[in-house]
Amino acid sequence: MCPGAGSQMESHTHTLPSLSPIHSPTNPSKALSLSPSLPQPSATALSPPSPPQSTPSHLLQSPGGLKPHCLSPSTPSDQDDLTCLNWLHQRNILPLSKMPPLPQFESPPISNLPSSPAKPPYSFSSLIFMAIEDSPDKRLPVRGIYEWIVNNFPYYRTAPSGWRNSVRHNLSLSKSFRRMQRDKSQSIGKGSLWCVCPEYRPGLLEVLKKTHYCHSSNSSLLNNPVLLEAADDGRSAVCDTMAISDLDSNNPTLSSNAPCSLISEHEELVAIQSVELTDEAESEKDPLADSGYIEFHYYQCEQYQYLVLPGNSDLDLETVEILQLDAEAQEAAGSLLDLAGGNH
DNA sequence: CCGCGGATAAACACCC
DNA sequence: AGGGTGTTTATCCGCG
Repeated sequence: MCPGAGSQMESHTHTLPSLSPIHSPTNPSKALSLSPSLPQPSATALSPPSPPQSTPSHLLQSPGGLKPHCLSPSTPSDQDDLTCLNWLHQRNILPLSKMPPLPQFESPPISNLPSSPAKPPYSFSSLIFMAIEDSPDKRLPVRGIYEWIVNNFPYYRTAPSGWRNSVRHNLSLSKSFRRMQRDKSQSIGKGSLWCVCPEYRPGLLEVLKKTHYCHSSNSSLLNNPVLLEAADDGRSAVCDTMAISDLDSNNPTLSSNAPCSLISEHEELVAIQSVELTDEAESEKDPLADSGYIEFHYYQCEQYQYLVLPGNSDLDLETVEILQLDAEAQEAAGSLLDLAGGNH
C-alpha cells in the first residue's frame, strides 16, 4: 500500500530531457548550489537579498520592496505558481546532495504539474509568520505582509480583497504577532510594524509542520513510518537532493525506458533543515535558514517518490530540481522546534 | 451535538 | 475627505 515507504525509499531519480544548468555532473555538492541566476554560495548566500537599505520604510516606499525575495521573476508569469519561494534557494537551505545515482526515465508529463494557482493550505497566521520571518528585519508593515503573500502565493493576486481584511484580523487577534511602534523619523506611510512574538514562534512553526502533514495525509510518502515517527517526535522533514544532471542511467530500477510517469501528488511546504555549506559559503547563519520553508511538489513513480522543486522560474522541466526524500535524512532531521528554541 | 480554530464579512475608530 | 490601518464582533464552515 505504501510502496515508497521505509527502506524502499532509496535513491532514484529520473532524467529530464533538458537538464538544468545549475547542476554540475562532476560535483554534486555544488550542483545544488543554486540556479543560474542565483548567487553562488558566498558570504551573502545565507542572508536575504535585502536591498542596501534594510530600513522598514523601504517597504512602503516601494510596492515591490519584497520582490527581491522572489528571485529573478523575469516575467510576471514566473510567479504564477505557489512554488515561487525561490528566495529560499538563495538562503542555501537546501541540503547538499550526497545522493546515489538516480535512474533515468521518460520525462514526466507536464500536464501533471500543477498549473493554476490554488489557494494555499496555510492559515493566515502561517502566511503572516512566513512573511515576517522572511523580512530582513523580521518585522513588516501590513502592506509588506500583503506584498509578500501576493508575491509568493499568486492565488492572492486574483483573490477577492477580503483576504487583506483577514490578514489584519489575524494580526490583531492572534497573540503570535505583536505590533511595534514605528520610528516616526523613518515612517513614511501608515501603520505599525508587526513582528512575531518569540514565545509563539515554536507554535507557529509547529502549525506549519502540521499543515504540511495534514495536507499530505493521503500521501503514501507521508505514511512512511519513518516520516510518521519523525512527525511524532516533532522532527521536520529533510530533503536530500540530487541534481537532475546527476542522474545515473545505471540504476536498474528506473531505466530510461521505465514506462512510468510522474504523478503529481501534492504541493507542499516543508520545513527544511539548514545544511552544512561548502567552504565557499561560510557565513553567518540565517535564522530562517535553520527553519526554512520551501514549496515543492510530490511526484510518485511506481514505488518511488520524488519532490520537484522549482528553479528560478516556473515549474518547467528545464529548471526544476528533483528532490528525493531520504529516510535516513528524515531520521536525522532536527526538530524545528528545537531550532526555533535555539534562536531565542 | 459540541467545541474549537480558521476564514470571511462588516462596522467602527483612528491616523496620515 | 479619502484611504489605509487596527480593532472588534458576528457568522459560517470544517474538523475532531
